Amino acid sequence: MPDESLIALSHELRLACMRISRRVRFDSGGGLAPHQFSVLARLDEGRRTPGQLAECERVSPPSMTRTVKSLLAAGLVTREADPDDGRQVFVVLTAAGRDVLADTRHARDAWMMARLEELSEADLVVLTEATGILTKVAGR
Amino acid sequence: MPDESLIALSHELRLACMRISRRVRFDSGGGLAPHQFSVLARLDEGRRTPGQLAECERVSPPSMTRTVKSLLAAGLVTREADPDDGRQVFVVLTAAGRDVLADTRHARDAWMMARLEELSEADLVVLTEATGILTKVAGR
DNA sequence: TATTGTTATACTCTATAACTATA
DNA sequence: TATAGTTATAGAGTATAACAATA
Repeated sequence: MPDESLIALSHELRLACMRISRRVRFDSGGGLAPHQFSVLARLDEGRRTPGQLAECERVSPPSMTRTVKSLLAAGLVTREADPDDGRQVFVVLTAAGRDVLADTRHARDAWMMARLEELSEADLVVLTEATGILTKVAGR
Repeated sequence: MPDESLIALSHELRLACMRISRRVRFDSGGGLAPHQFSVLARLDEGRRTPGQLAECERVSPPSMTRTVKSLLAAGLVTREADPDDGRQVFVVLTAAGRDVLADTRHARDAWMMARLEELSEADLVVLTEATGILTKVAGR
């Protein structure tokens, strides 16, 4: 592929992805602030210490302490002591937290689905192929 | 396309777009806070009043006053009085603002391009087709 | 002494309410 | 009286620095 085409594709594809992302976040926020949702999503993979969460989210430990506190107050997470290391604490999703996470994700998926339903079968085939590639691009 | 496939596609495509968007923002922020960049991008389309900016960005007028003030202090925008309506003010990009905007966009495009360069020609063909469709999905 | 996490303090973005100036 | 914008004030997120508890 010639260089100008790759430059143009990079630009337009990035713009489309960022616009879609922005729309999804704006239109179906789900009542949770972005940083709160992000932490819940991380905890869905398993329990994490505040330090791990701070690193993942690229936020300082005190900020994460605060965020965890707000999630605790909302009943979306709990804290568990580490029996092997008294300094550490594990943050864990509660059932309510899992519910909120599921609801928000569902609302976001629904946003996308409503738009895909407007497309032709041919377009959907292209997007199906593209999604695998985009997932690679997104990484991990 | 069967319903389960559409559901799965909605989910995976949304996830890929949001992850890419997040990565781009994290990896090539460009020194500007998201809300500042967003306003500059809007002003790139033409001058806007603080009220218009507040509405576009879904933010209260006082918040926008503050954001505009920070951009003014940084020399990225200026203010112009409306000769026809003394209550209104127009916010306008400066040359420096346009430069910052261009630099940030370039860094973001470069992020995407670095990843596309790793892909096969066949993948790039698919993404080229998909980009037009995704732009429709993103809307406007 | 090093590490994990929290508390102390300050700065920024956000919002609602009140105010100024203009229509 | 209604509208555009700003200022006043308060709430929440973020950061760095200092502190407590544990390894």
